[in-house]
Amino acid sequence: MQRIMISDLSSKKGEEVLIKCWVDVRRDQGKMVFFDFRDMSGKVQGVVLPGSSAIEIAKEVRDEFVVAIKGKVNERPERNRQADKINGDIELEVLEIEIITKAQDLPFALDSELNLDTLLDYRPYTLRRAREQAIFKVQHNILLAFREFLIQKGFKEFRAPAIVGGDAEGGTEVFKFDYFYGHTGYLATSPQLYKQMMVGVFERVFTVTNVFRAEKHSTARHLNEYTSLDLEMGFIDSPKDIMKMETELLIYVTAHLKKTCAEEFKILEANFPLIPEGSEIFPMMKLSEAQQLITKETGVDCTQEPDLSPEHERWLCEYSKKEFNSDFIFITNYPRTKRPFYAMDDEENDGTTKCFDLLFRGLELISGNQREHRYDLLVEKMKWKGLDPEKFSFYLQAFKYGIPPHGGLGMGLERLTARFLNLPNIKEATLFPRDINRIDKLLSE
RNA sequence: GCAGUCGUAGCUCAACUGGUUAGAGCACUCGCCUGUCACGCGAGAGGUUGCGGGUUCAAGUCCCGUCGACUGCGCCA
Repeated sequence: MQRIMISDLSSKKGEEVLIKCWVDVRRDQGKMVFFDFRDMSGKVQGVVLPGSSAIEIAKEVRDEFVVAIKGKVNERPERNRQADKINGDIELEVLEIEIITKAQDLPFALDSELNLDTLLDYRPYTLRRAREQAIFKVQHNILLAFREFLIQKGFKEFRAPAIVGGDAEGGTEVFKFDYFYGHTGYLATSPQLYKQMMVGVFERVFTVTNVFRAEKHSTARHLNEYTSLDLEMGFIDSPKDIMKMETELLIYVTAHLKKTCAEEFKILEANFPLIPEGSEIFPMMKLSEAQQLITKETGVDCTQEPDLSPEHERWLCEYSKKEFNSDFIFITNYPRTKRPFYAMDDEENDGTTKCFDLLFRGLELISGNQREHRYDLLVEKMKWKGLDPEKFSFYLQAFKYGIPPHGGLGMGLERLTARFLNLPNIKEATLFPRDINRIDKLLSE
């Protein structure tokens, strides 16, 4: 007999079937035993009726056992139907149980309230929770929509290296290691330089890649290893071309999630983001304008700061929500002192670069800019930043041999997931998160 | 790295100003249960209160150190 999926059972009323699944819950009534069975497609109630030959094995089975069930699909007795549940009108009358894999005593029930630490220490088990499944189904769909949209726009996906010969940004701590003869190896903090080189090949490129930051931190919004969603496009006229592309992308992702993940958003009690009707580009303001606004409205003078504090980022998002009905807001024109060497200077706005951050529900989600594509100016900017152009000679070839005006952005997949779902800690949106204290460790016996 | 809060059973939490044998729910073991759906009922087992030191007649509770967690900050995505 061939295995069928639990979600297909409702079309098999009266038939004898085989399912293979996990035991979600067992409810032992003495002479009869109820189960909830779970597979990738859904759940269904099973019942072992009094006198059934399966009763003995049913008593032995525990939660999370992997089993094969031969049974008959019955309509539930009228008074026991559960209209609000999927498969609430049917049940599987269990005729035979085969235990495929036993589970040891469980540390806790899957639907227990858990501390974050416990949730992460028992990750292979806790990822089976309905809540965790919902989070990562949403993440799967974000990635799917990200790729789908960009491919439609002519972007090509490329694989960026994780092992690199130097640090791209100079702004963050880097993991170093010895292995290569005569060279220090580094784990990439960003695919930045590689996607710029790839603009010279395909004009429009994107990548989904793991990046590594050796900051000694453990916060609700940082990881030592995260997934960077990067895109880069050639022949742009201004950073606005990228901001428009990003706006369209996030609208596309949101629409895709509405279609595919409504149930998951409900489980997580999350709302879809507010997006102003018909927007071609999300609300935007220059950093200096934002700072003047904050200073005027809150009385705290932040106009001399080179950047926004997390508190002010949250304030601006509240403002954007009230004022523009938007959960997204672009902040542009950060000073060149705070931006990496490859960001193009904005001659019309003294001391700033053609860059932008996108804030989403209180958090910096994206950083992007138009790049300096003119070889001489790029080398000059490196020197100004205290970097040695010699060390970037590999990368600089792309600029020596002709590259169009271009720009792009990077966004953190885990941050995006966490903000979509209002998860307080980014680690909840990460399958196997790393921070200064956490790498998948052996649990002490 | 800094600051604040916290660390009690496998999990989630109690234990008033220091005061008898550190409790509960869930999970676990045994028994009962023919319509449950977080099934229910009864009994049982389960603890060096993170670790080390100190104060005290007496420490889960106060002090010092250490390890770990969470939140915030710095840095960033």
